Amino acid sequence: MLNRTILIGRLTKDPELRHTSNGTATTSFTIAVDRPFQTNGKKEADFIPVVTWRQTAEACANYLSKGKLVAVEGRIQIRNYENNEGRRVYVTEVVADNVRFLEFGNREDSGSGTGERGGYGGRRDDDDGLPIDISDDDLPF
Amino acid sequence: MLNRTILIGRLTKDPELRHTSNGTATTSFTIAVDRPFQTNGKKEADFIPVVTWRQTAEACANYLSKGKLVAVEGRIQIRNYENNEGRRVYVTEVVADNVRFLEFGNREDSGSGTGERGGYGGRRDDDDGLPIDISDDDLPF
Amino acid sequence: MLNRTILIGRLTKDPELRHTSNGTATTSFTIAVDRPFQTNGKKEADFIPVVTWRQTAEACANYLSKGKLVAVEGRIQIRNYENNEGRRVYVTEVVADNVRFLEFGNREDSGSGTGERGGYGGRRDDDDGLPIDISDDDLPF
Amino acid sequence: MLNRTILIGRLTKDPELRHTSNGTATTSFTIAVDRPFQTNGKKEADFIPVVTWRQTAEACANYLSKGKLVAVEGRIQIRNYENNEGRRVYVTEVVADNVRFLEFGNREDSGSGTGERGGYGGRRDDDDGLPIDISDDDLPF
DNA sequence: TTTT
DNA sequence: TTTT
Repeated sequence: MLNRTILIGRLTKDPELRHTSNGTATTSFTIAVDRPFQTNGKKEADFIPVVTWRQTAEACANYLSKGKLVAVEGRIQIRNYENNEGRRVYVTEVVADNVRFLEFGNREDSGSGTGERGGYGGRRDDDDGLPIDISDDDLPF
Repeated sequence: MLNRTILIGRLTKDPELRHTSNGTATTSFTIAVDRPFQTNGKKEADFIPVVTWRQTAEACANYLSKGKLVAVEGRIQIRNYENNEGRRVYVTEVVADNVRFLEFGNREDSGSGTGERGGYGGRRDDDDGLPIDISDDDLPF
Repeated sequence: MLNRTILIGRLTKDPELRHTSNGTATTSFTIAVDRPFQTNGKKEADFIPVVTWRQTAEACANYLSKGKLVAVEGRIQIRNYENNEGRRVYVTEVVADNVRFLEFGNREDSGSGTGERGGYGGRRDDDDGLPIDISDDDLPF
Repeated sequence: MLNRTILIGRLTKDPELRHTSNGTATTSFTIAVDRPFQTNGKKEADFIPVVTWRQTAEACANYLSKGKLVAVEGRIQIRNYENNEGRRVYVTEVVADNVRFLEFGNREDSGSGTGERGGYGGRRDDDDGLPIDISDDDLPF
């Protein structure tokens, strides 16, 4: 009924832009979120997968890179698929509808970002339909 | 750096109260959170695992049961452990520091709940140390 | 850059549905949110004004009433207007884009609600334009 | 029952550290949070007052200054007091229990901050009690 | 100036 | 009555 997550962390790698079979842009990345306490005297982090769609996906692909600090707003989603051993695998990720870029190369743009309201990565037929590499359905990214 | 999740959903089963080897209470349950859109014309939900500690754990064990509606506030945590096939398994769950009970058997108590601030499930030696069944460390619950 | 509030509380009165001069529906109400601690041994609450727009406004007007428990998701907004003494008055309220109804008369509908993504109460010309009582601009509701 | 706000914005001025009559540190500042849309073609912001207590207050006073970008996590609180004309004035502010510093002069410290769980600015007698300028009770800061 |  |  209500599912809201807000995270601030750093990208562990450059983001990956892909397109579904009907051309919808989607970008995935993982952010490292430091825990607010230490465990056995050492700092730890959670490495949380984030998925974005459409304009947000394109902005992330264009402006983010490994190590950048971002704020992410979205919902927790659990996908499942069958892996190559025939086993059902569950993947938890944050589907972001709002990503704020908290660091830029140059100070001028500092604090900018791209928010997309209304998108949950659902089916909307506003794509140009170029056949690409992956299906629009529940696949592992 | 910041990791905050708020969920409202219904328990899929009765909660399970356990104790760590040094006696700390912990309760786990899964909540079904309906998605705000339909996929291929059918309603879907995410089934999100929640972990609570100490007084919150005890209150959840005492007052919650299958089907009850709750609000949960916490952070996303990703644990990993080696399974019996020697494979590393990653588990994503919401470690809740605040759980609100949105339904009761009788209307008088409606809207009550138990919030615990300051607890992240970390090591605090305020337990009575009764040796029980599970370790305090990163095990699968 | 990011402005997100989630509240759970009870309506202090029946909600009020109004329409802007171009016919946009808007509903306002105040929710009492109990504080998680006592002050000088007595329970206190914050009485937080909430504003909704369009379908969310209509659903709130139709289904909510004094005393009902709701979850509200939105952003903090500070309006200002000149009062009848010529003084500038600042009003802080939560502009909600998602309201969940946590109580109903009958159990069947329990947990239902109406979420509106994409609406910030901004100017969108999808209204039927019936001239009513209030202006679409920054007025005191 | 649940009252959670997360904001990212920039300080409009240097923060102000004060102490209550029993010595508790408290720091107040306002952050400008850009709205995610334009009104009549111009960017606007909400200027949201933030209050912090104890260690968080001291860290904010030490590390923040006008223009700095911060993430703030807390709850909405509405105070009231009688002004010098004998009129009751209501003040809405975010009482923060977690403030993250998103900008530093030098990169080394980037992303640091100070989170305080468990503090709601309530009465706790862990202060050294130096009599200072302001009362611990509901006064205008 | 409020809810349960 | 404000930030970048």
